Amino acid sequence: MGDQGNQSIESSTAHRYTAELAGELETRWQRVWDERQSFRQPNPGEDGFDASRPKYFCMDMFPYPSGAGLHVGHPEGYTATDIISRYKRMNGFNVLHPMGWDAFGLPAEQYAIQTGVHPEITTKKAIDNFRRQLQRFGFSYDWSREFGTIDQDYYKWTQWIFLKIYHSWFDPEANGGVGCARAIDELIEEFKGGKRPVKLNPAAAEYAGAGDLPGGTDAGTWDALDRETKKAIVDSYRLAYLSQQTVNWCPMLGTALANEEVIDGRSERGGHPVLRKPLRQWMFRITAYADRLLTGLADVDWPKSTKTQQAEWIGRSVGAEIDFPILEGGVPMGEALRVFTTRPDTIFGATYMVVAPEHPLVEYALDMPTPETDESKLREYVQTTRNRSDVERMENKEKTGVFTGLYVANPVTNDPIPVWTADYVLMGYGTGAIMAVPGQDQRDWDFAKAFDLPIVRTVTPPDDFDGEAYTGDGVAMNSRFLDGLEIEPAKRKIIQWLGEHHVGARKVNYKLRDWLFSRQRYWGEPFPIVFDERGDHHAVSEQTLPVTLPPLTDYEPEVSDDPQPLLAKAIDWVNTTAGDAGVEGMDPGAPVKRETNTMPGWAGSCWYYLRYCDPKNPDRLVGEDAEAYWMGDNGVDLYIGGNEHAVLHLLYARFWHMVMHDLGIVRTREPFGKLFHQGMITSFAYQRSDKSLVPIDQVENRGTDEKPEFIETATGEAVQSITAKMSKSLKNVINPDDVIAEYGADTFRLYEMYMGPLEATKPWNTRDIVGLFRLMQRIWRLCVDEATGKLHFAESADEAVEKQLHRMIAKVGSDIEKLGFNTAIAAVFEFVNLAKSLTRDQMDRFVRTIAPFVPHAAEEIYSKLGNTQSITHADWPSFDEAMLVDDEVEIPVQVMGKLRSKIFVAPDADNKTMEAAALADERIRELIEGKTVRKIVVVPGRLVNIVAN
RNA sequence: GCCGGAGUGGCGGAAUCGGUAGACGCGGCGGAUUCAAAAUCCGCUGGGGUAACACCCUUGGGGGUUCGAGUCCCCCCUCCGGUACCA
Repeated sequence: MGDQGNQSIESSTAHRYTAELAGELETRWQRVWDERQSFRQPNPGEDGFDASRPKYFCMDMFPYPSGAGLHVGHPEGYTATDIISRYKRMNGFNVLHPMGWDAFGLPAEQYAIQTGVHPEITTKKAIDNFRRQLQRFGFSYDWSREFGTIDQDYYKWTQWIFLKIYHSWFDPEANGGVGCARAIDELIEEFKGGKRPVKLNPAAAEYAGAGDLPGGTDAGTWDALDRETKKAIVDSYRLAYLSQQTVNWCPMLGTALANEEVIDGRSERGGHPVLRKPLRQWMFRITAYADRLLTGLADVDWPKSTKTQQAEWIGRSVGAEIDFPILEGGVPMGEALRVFTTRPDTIFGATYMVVAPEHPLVEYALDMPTPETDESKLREYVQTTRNRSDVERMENKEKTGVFTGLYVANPVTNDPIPVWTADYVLMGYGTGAIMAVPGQDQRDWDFAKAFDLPIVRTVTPPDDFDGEAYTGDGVAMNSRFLDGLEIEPAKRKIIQWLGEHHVGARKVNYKLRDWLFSRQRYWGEPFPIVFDERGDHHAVSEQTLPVTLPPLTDYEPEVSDDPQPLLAKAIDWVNTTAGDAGVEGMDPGAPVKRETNTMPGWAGSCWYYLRYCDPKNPDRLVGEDAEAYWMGDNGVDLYIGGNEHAVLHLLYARFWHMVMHDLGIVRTREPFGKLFHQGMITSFAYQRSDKSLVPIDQVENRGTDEKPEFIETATGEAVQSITAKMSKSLKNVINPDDVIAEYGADTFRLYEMYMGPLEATKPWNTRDIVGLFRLMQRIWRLCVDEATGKLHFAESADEAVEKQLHRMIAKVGSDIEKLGFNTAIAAVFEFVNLAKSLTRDQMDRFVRTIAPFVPHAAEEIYSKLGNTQSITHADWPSFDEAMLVDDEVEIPVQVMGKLRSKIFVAPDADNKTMEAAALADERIRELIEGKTVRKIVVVPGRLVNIVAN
């Protein structure tokens, strides 16, 4: 001891677990795993595939590889899936754990506009950087399955699926009334053979509310029809169709956006204003699947909130469609105004009608004005509302509207009802027309008050009701044959009446609209579609795929009110021939123009899970055996990603999957059996009293850690510490590379998993990381002699340590299954707190237990133990149930429900023994002295409560 | 407004079924080691109260059910997420 100089002190810690040591061993093992292809998972039929093992398909939502690189939010979910994947491998599963890149999209293109560098170059660079960063975490991805949505042999199949959808229609009668997708050729055969009445698809959204009401008009015999009519009819059935319609046009982004991409009248990306503008666009008839998308939610293990969000987005509501005959000079002129209502029982209170400004009846009123029509006022109103952006609509909810001069007859009373137009009625929902019942609807009430229209109550409000419109329960009044009925029976009775008089019927309506699928940007999948000289669309043949994206010289979108898609600039590419484009059934020399729209970013993410199953397959989007094996009965076994995709991506992917299911391409009904959302990682920031935020480098703490006083340096004002999203402007962004450099990847992984429940939003607290680094040091020291770097062992197994080891193995295993990683790590802490040294055998089990969390350190110790195989495929340690039970347990004793003492009994002690022990306790005897014991509650192995007073 | 979720020490959080509230970590305090510091290790740490016990209070607030409530029921408050004239 005495001669221990500085030198020997240094050498006594030469093999301490430091950031340098962590960095060295982590990168070393990452190289080894890469060389040995430790995480490669063969497919059925390939060498090394073990068919006796069960499968586990564990998947992350793949990232958009932005130029900024990984942020700390990415590795949160990725660490979770990595732990699960490693745990499952150790439990004998074949694990499919892939990673890829969602690489088409706006940011790379915006960057290309600024710099002129092709998006493909910047995107590939960003991918390389992402891959490097992810590999530094030691994630056990099977990198041999990696692909990006921009790869030609991937988007070839994205285009292929588009064609499948394009060549399909939805038969609502098929599949026992559930409805399913069928080939469009079968539809044409049925038309030809007279098996199906030839008419426009009654469910086609692009015809709803148009002048000629669909549904009714029979077009006659197929062969007698001209080419245009045939085409219009077939297109009205296609699941992918072109539609001239009002879209959300974002001039700054130079593209149309889906409803879901518009938030409060601004673009989700960038927050630019969005206008409504008519454009010809590709649409998916997702509304045909509304019911199946809704009912399918019952079959998947998803967070309740996500199911609710999807259900509300689909927005099923049951009501009735009712025809109100249009009057001309007070008599019906033969046509009717059709409305949808959820409250047909209130029809006697319909004092006016409202149609959307885009409704054809408004056009009709302008063409055929009545003496009461104020033409100029009406025309002006339609113009203003059309140009009114969504932002303005949001800001001003005052009711506006104009009387059209038209009247319809109430089909129940024959009374004339004035028809108004107002922008509070939306063309996109129902029929774009309503019967207004101000007595029972607050919006109608507000409108009626604003324009002095009559109000009739048809449901009796309670005596103490002093509100305006009454929407609650009650019996019908002022409603002739409905009077006295509660709402539900009244609805049934009126629907029956309407049916009998052929003026209405029960109808289910959905909020869900068809999916706007084209964008006017460059960096996306081209459509496999060309147009002939007449403007008719033709599919490119499957053999010609992929239709590759042509290079452009500039990517600048034109800021224009009459925008052309960027691809229109690729003139040589656009103008081709049917033969070169690969269109079958056309004269090969016929000139055609390619579709210049591109697909939206969602396209590639709609089916990537399938490609992971068989990423290199040149003949099929996924081989049948691979799909059958990996997708199994319930699809992806665990899918982890942010809840910002609760509706968009997850709904679209389900829709594609359902179509592919119907067409026999995939087996499962749903793509993602179990879904989980990791929470957001926030950061600390400071807030002034006016709620504005202050960057963290402009604030200092002039108090203590325990009683902090945060002061804005520049002003001396007190500011409050809050949690906020990480953002460059607040300077509170944490860079994962820095954290790994300071502590190593294992510590980083532990910290993110220990912060709190995976699903919770949690603040990043730099101060807390050191606790997990200390855990790594203690784990290391428990196994490795810091002076020599060699393992050191206990000579014999300590009984308490052995017991705790069994407990830890049991707890960590069950917590991983529950995704309870924070409590699993707490169990590791408890073990390390107790264990001072381990036998060789204990150490072996210990490192196998922590391997899913800290794979590098575990692998290092495991190899020092003499194992030549990677810990990746080691067995998960077993535990003995008997070791989880104590010889003696501490039992709280309560008197009147308050804890008063503790006794020690055998864990399986019976009630009598426990009761006796409790009553024998000195403290308890004192407390119940002189009182009457009314009752003694004994919970075996748990507690004793004595009721005495 | 409507629909989800949450509110527990100075902080992050734990608490399978209604059964010892605060596991575990951070921070703090005390100690060991050191010439000293960092690092590391050990102990204490919800609040009040006491010399120490005892005891009292405590899971956003108020009521209730129960032998017993962080957990179940009713009402209210706050925060986060989603959605928004959807007839």
